[in-house]
Amino acid sequence: MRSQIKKRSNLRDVANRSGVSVATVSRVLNTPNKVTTETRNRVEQAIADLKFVPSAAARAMNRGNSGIVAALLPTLDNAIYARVVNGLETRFRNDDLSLIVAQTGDAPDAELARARKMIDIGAEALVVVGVTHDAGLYELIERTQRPVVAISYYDESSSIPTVGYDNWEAASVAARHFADLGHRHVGVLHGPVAGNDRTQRRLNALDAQDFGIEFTFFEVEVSMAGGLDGIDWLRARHPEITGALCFSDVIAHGALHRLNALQLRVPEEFSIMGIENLPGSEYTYPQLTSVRLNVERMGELSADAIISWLRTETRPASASLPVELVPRGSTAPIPSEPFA
Amino acid sequence: MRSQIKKRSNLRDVANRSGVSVATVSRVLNTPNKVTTETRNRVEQAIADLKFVPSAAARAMNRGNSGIVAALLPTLDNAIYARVVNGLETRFRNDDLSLIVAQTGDAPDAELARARKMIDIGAEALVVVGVTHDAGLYELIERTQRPVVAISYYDESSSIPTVGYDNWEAASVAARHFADLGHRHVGVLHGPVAGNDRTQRRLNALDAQDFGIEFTFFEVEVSMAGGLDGIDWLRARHPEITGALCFSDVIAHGALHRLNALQLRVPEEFSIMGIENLPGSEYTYPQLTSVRLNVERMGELSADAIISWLRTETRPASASLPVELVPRGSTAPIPSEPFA
DNA sequence: TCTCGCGATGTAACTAGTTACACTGTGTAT
DNA sequence: ATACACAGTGTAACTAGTTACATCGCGAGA
Repeated sequence: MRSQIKKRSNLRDVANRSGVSVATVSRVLNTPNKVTTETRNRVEQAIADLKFVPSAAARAMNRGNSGIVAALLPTLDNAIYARVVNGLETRFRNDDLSLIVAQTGDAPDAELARARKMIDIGAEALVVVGVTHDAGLYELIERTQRPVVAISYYDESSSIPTVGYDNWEAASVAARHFADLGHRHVGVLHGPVAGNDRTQRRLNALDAQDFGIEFTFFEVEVSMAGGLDGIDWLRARHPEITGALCFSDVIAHGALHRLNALQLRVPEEFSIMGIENLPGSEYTYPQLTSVRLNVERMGELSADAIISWLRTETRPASASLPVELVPRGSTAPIPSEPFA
Repeated sequence: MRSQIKKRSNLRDVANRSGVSVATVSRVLNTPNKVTTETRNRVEQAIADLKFVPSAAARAMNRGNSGIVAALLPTLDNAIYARVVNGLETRFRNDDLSLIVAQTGDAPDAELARARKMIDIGAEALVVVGVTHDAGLYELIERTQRPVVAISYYDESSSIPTVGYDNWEAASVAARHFADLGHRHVGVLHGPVAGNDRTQRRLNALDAQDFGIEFTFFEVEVSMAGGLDGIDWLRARHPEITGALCFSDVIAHGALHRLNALQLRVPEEFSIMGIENLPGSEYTYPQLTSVRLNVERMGELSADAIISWLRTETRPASASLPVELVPRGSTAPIPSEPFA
């Protein structure tokens, strides 16, 4: 009563069963027209009989490349990164590359661990967010010689190519909008600063330039709940404030909701603006003024950069994406009286 | 002037350079404590010198498994699937599995093509959405003997295990809510029916039961814009309608916006409700009544199903997730007068 | 009729790891 | 002093494909 240990059948099994050599089976798989119709049929029959499925690993080993690219993103539970993935995947598909995603939770050590894992899995290239990483990640990149591009951050001088928008400019555009509308006291609701170069750069832009505005900074969670808390904090501490600049549309959505719930009229009594311009921002009430960051385009461009790097073995140039003010209904000139 | 063709160094190169056998190098990599500290140091030095990175393909070939699971999703540009990915990835990470994502655009033929690719890449298991697929996909599954679970749809009798909520029940819960509030004429804004078993089942539930409500069905795009269009259509054709049931929160968000813009008071004059309960639905104005589908949990449970199937080689049971009414501010008893 | 060309096929050597098994040399128990 | 255990290491045979090169046979041209 020999046990029926079903070993996966391989190329040689197929060759035996159809009475041809392994080379011929391989040809049926890869260059069918180099094989007689008759032989091909026999082999295909054997393949079907044995439920033969070629081993991807063995094939990858011969080809020497896996066709896998990994994206290391802070989280997928955020529309912006989900859209990046969307852009990346769309582009990679055309070039027969597959996308593996991993979440880092914005923690450099977790990111490093995930990067190691991805390379271990056979990732040929990486996409990371921002240029602030664990030193180990830079070592890993250097050692393994893998193409890596950083997104969401444009920096010509970075050691790895960047594909992103100019965060300094994005914040400046927003600040200018408030200034143009006559606001003098504006709250800034931003996400965590630690380890987040995007946020840091935006804050620097506001600090370093003179917009004729006094900014009050408050760090919140990047979520609607964060926006809600932010508004409460600003109202309690700084009644002189006439508007809030949120570094993420998600925060702005939460803020908007809170203001609505407080019966504070937006934009008549208080202006709100986001950065990102998520699709949903067109459908909030009132519609959210924002700074458009073309995230899909960023995904596509970074995919292109990776693809060309892999194909030509030449490091691509950094690419900068334009940012653009999208004025909508949530911002208006400074009210005659600041909110009570 | 011999050209410097830099061949990637392999295990044997490292063995030569450090004067040990390949077995020892392999041990340094996998079971370092079985090697003398002295030898280990020598080998590690050689690894560093040669910038040796083990080939994932060769390793996978020996192990016989790739540790890769693929998810075939309609799109990632939708909060719901992004959250599924989030749940899946979180769970897979603990079991040293990596997640590849592919988009199908809800087209069965594209899905099949992507599935082929994923298996070609070495995916050990698949996650698909719903149970309506190209016949070729079922053949592929049968032939390759890969674990596959279908999500977003609970069906005990399906040929592949399902992990999802009961779509019939989800629609029924929503309908009952409208009935309880006294609504007699309700519009239903649903996504595409063709090839979408989730939508079909929800529609069937409304058709087959008597809620004392006359439903007016209208197919829209699953997007905020779709919700907007839906409201315009309903208002124009069916002024008797006192509320709209949207099969997706995204549609409901758009609908809500349109109603706000039209100055129609929600919920006093018109009730709106969604199905999904996205995080954002707590922050719309007014807050959106919805039916909670615990999507993260679905991601986690389907990941668990895949994991146990891979480990034990036993097909897991289908799992049903509870649906739950989340009454919020966008629904209220029928207005005395339907909207004018 | 001989040779050349070419299409179809086979042989065997690759790809780069892992690991069963064999071997060597200490240290400990008898 | 002998036997045994065991840690450390090496040899070589695996894993499952691809492919360069060799071979075979057949038809066409000389």
